[in-house]
Amino acid sequence: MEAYERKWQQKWEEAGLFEPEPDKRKKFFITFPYPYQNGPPHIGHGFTFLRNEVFARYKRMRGFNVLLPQAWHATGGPIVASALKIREGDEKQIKTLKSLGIPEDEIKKFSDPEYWIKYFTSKWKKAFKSLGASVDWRREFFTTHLNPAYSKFIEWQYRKLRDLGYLVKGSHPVVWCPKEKKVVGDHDRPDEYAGIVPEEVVLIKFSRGKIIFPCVTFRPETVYGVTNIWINPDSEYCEIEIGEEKWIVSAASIPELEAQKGKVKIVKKFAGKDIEGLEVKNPVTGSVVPVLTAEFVKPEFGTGVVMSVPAHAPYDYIALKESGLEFKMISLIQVEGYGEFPAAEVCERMGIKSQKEVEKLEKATKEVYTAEFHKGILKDITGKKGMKVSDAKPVLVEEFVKSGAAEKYYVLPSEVLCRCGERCIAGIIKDQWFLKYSDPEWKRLAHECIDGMSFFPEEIRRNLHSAVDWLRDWACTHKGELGTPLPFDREWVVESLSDSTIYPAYYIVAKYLQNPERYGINIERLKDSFFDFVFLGEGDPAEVSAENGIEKELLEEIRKEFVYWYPVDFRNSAKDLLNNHLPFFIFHHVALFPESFWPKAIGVNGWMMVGGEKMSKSKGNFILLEEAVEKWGADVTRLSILFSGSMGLDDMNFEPEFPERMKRKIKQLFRLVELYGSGRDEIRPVDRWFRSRLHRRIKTVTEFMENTSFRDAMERILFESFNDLSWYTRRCREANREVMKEFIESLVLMLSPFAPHAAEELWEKLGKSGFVSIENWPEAKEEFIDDVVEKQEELVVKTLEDIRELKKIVKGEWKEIRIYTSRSWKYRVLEIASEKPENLVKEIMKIDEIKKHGTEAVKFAQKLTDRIEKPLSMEAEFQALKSAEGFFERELGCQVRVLKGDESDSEKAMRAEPGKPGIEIITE
RNA sequence: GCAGGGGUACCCAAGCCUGGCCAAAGGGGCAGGACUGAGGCUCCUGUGGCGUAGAGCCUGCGAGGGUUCAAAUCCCUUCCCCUGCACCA
Repeated sequence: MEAYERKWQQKWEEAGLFEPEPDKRKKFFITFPYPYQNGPPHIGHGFTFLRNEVFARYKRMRGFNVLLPQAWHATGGPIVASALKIREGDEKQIKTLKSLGIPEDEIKKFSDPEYWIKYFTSKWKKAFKSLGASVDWRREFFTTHLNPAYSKFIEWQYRKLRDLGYLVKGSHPVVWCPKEKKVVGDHDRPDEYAGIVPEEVVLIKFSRGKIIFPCVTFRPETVYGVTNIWINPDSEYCEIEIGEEKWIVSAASIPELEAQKGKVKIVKKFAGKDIEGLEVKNPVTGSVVPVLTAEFVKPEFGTGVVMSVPAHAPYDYIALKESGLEFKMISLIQVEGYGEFPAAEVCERMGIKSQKEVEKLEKATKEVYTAEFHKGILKDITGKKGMKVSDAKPVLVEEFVKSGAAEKYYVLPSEVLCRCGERCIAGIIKDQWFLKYSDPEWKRLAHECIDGMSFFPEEIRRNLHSAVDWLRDWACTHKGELGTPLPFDREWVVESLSDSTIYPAYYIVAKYLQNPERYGINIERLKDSFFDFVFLGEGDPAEVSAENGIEKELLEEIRKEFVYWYPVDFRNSAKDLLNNHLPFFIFHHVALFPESFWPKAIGVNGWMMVGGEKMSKSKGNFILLEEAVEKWGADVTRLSILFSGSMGLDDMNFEPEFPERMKRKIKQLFRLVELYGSGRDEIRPVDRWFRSRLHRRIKTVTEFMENTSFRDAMERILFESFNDLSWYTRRCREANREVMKEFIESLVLMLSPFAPHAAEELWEKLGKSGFVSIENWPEAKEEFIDDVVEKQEELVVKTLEDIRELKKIVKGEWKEIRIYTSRSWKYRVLEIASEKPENLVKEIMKIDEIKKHGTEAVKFAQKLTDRIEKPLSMEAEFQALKSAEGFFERELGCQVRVLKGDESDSEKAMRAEPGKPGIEIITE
C-alpha cells in the first residue's frame, strides 16, 4: 500500500467525510447486500462492493448527500455447521481455515460460531477500509440474537408480517437425518450430496380387501397400464397400521413413512416372497392384478412396493420377460418416433436381457420417460385422450388424491448421507412457518414495485418479474441455526434470507441502536411502537417516547432521519441473489412500507474469474481482497478489480497482469503533473480539437457513470484520454496552457471515484485545496464540442496515413509532397446531394460550372450514396490541411505543400474528392 | 425439462435495443521501428485477404436461411457454451 493511500484514508476519516447527516441536498442511499461471515472477502466480493462504492463516490461528486453503510450477515446454518466440524476435528474444515491464513493454534477457537462472526467481521471491515471504502462505519452491525437491537427489529418485522397475513403455517418436505433428528441442509452434508432435495411422488393405493399396497411412482398417469405390482422377494415386508388403515410396506421404508405420515404400528413381518401371487385391485381402473417379485425393487425406495407398467417402463418389461410369465402390455401413450410399446422397443433395441443390466436400464428408462413426458399424447384408455402427458399428469394426480386412490409422498431421488454418516430420508416438517409469497396481492405489489424501478442492466427487470411469479411459499424458520427467534414461536429461528429483507431501513436507526449508551437508549425497553413510529410514522411521539424510554426529541430526529434517507436508491449485488434475496427485498418492502419508501434501483454483476477460470483455492487463483491491497495497494487493486468486468450476468475476469498494467497507468497519471501549468496562451485549431474531444469524453463518461457502466468509463478515462493526449502533444509540441490544465483537472476528477487516493494526491499536487472526493464532477460543455474541428482533425490523420501508405510504394528520394483538396465543383455536388434532392443528376446539371464536367460529374454524383452527413466545406478541409503543413513536414521529413485543387491541373488534383485529398509525391 | 444469459478478428472485449459514417472501439499479445549503456519502461507503425503512386475490391461478427437499396445489428431455423431451479448463503 502506498504511503499516500494511508495518508488520505486518515484524512478522510478525520474529516468525517463519509459520515453524512441529513441536509438540504438531495440524498442518495446505496447499499451492498451484507455478506455472510463464514470467510474473508475475496476480489469477487470486492467487485460487487466496488460497484456500490464507485457509484457512491460519483454521486457525491454530483452533489448528492450520499450514504453508504455496511453490515455483516451471520444468520443461518453454515457457520454453525462449520464450527461443529472444527469441534469434531474435521480435517477438511481445518484445512480450509488454514488456507485462509489462520494460524494453527487459533483454529480451535473456531469451534464457537460466535468466534467466526467476531473474526471475519473484523477481517471484512479491515479489508474494506484498506480499499478506501467511503462507508459510514457508525452504522455497522451484524445480525442474529447476538445483536439484541437487530433482533428487536426482526421481531417487529415478523409480528407485522403475521398481522398482515403474510406469515402462515404449513408443512414442508425436507431432507431428514433419522439419527440426529434434524433437517440436513447442503452445509450439513458432504459436498457430493449437495443440491439433492425431496421429490414429490405419488402412492397409488392398490388394495386387497382392507389391506392397502401403496405403490410409489413418479408416473401416476401410467396406472392405467398396470399389469401387476412388484415387491422384492428377499426383503423384509411388514403389515402396518397407519392411522385407520393397514398397509403392506417394506421394513426399510418405515422410517421415511414415519417421518412423513407419523408413527406407525408394525403388525406382522414377513419376507416379500411370502405374499407373492396375491391379487390386488387397481384403485383407478378396478382391474385385479397379481403381486409378483422382482430383484430390481429397492426396499428402501419409497414403500418398497411398485406398480408394473411393461408397455412404458423398461424395468417392468424386462422383469416380466425374465419371469417367463405371460403378460399382456397395455399401451397408454402415443409418442412420435415410437411404436405402441416404447419400453419394449427401447429394451430390444439396446439388447437388454436382464434386470441386472442396471446402467442400460437406467438409460432406457430415462429415454422413455423423457420422450413420453414431453412428447407423449395420452390415449383413450386414460380418459384424457389427446392430452400431453406433461399437462395431464398434475390433473390426474389431483383426481386420484381427491378420490382417495392415491396420496402424495416424498422420496429422495438419490442417496444422501448426513455428515454423521447416517442415510437421510425425505421427511415432512409440520408447523413450519412460511412467508406467503404465493399471495396474489403480494405478488401484484411486488410487480408494481419492479415496474417503477431502474435496473442495471435493464434486462434483469424481466428476471425479477419471473422470480416474483415463480416464488412459492417460503419456509422462513429453522431450528438449530444462528438468528433471531421468532417472537411468537420461540423454538423457531428466522431463517437467513428471511431476516435480511428490509434491513437497509435498519441502517438508519443503527447509528443510534448500535451505540445505545451514547444516546441514552435501553435496547431491552424497545417495543414495536418504536419501529412503528420511526419507520411508519405511527403513534404519538410523547407516548412512544415514554413507552420506549427514548427522549421525544431524539425519537423525532430519528424519524426525520429515516424519512430523509429512505428509500434505497441503489443496491448492487452479485447475480446469485437474483432469485432469492432481491425478490425478497422487494416483497418485504412492498408489504411493510408505503410506496414512497420502495427501492429505486438494483444493479447486478456476475462472478469473478481469475485468469479465465473460476476462482478456487485448489487452482491457486484465489485472491483475497486483503492480500491484494497489501500487495498492490488500494488504487491498483480497485482499478484492477473494476477493470475485470461490467454489470450484467456475464462473469468478470481478473487477469493476473492487470495490477501491473494499472500500476503503470497510475504512474502515467502522476507524470501529468509535469504538464500542468506550462504551455502557450494562443489558441490553435488543434487546441479546439483537443478540448472538443475532452468535453465529448466527459459527456460520454458521465453517461456511462449514470448507467453504472464503470468499465466503459474507465476505458475512456484511462486509455482513450491518453491516446488523445499523445496525439495532441505530438501534433502541436507545445500545449495550450489552459486547455491542458482543463484536461488534467477533468481527468483527475473523473479518476476520483475509481482511484480516490491517487486522485487526492494528484489534486494536491496540482495545488488544489480540499478533497477531490467531494469536488464537483466535471461538466461537459456543449459549446466546446465541435464536430467540424473534429472532422478536420480526422482529415489530417487520414491524410497522414495515406501518405505513409504511399511511402511504401513510391521509391526514391522524396523532394516534396503536394496535397490537393478536391476541386470546388465536387463540393458543390456534395452539398446538393446532402440536401437529398429527388433527382441528383438533374439538379446538378442545372449548374453550368458542374455541367461542363459532363460525364465525370454524373459519374461522381452516382457514386455518392444517398446519405452524406454534414461534409466539410472546401475551405474547412483546406484550412485543416494547411494548418497541419508544419506537422506533416515534421512527421514525414519532407517539404509539404497544401494546395486547392482548383489551382492545379495535376492528375492528382483532378482525382481528389471531398474527404479524400489528392497526394502528389515529387521525387528527384 | 423449465427459466435466464451468451457465442464478434490471435486472446479479452465494445457494438446489437434505435440497420447505413463497422474491416468492426478499447485493451492485451505478436511483428517492425524510435529512444536507451541496456531494457520486461515510454513512443510510433503494422496486425482478414488481394491489389496498387494510394483513393479500391473480395471475404467477414457460431452455422444456415429470410427481410431490406443496405444486416454483427431485425426475423426464422439450427448447433454449441454458461447460470438458476429453493428453504440455502
